[in-house]
Amino acid sequence: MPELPEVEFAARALRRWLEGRRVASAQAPPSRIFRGSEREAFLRRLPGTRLTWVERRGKILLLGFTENVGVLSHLGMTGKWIRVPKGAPPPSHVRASLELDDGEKVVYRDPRLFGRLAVHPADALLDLPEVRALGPDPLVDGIDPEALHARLARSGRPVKVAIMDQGVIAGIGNIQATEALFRAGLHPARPASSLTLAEARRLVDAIRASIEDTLVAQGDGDSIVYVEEDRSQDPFRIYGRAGTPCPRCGTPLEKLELGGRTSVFCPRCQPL
DNA sequence: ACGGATGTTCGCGC
DNA sequence: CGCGCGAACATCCG
Repeated sequence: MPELPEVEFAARALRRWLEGRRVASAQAPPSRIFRGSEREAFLRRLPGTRLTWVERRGKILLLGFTENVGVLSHLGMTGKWIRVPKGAPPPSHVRASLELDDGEKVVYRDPRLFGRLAVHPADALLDLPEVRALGPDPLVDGIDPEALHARLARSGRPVKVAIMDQGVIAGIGNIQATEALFRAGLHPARPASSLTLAEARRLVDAIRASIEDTLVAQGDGDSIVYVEEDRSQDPFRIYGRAGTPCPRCGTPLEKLELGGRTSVFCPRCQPL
């Protein structure tokens, strides 16, 4: 389920769950989330360590443990970190788990196996090529409207495709792109290079607002989340609502496909 | 039963 | 090099 807000949510949860505890043991059946010998590294290196820090860059989670052990976690499409209290039944599709010294478990569930876990030296995590390749993170770095405008000016791609490029802005996926473009009043198929500086400013503000609203909707505790529990109360204004009335003007929302992803938009509020 | 889904990567062709 | 397209991955949900 992960775009930036959900990955941020996972980062905050992992801090709470792992802080101050020792990893007693690690388990992981062979699966695609590990490449090469990453699984063996995970099983060998994690036991005995303690979490020292958690960072997020875009959709990438970075966990620093003692003994300079670092874990990179990408949640793919269906990855999720879950706390399993002592004695509670584990969820299905668990691909990796850390048993803590108090008997609690923190597990990584990923039914579709699109996610990835990798082990690196903790002090090298932020310098990994895939992390360096990311554009600015809206929460960590903030988005500079003029820099975004300049970057978009170089691309003829649809603006929606451009802002989902992790090298342009880190962490924007189909939901946040759809929501932000609606808030900014920009048609998703507008050529990126056609945006004025004023429109880029509106887009930056809309991205921030959309992310903030999604974070708020997720709450702050271990409690759950509109997002998957109750579609009718999810925090999204137009995502997944093609055919229903635009919340601003009542015109039926339409959809089109861009870059292989469904894009919902209001033909009146987001004119081409 | 069928179609679509919050992501990434790779190969192919223009 | 930029860009678009389709496929692949494996499962769940309506």
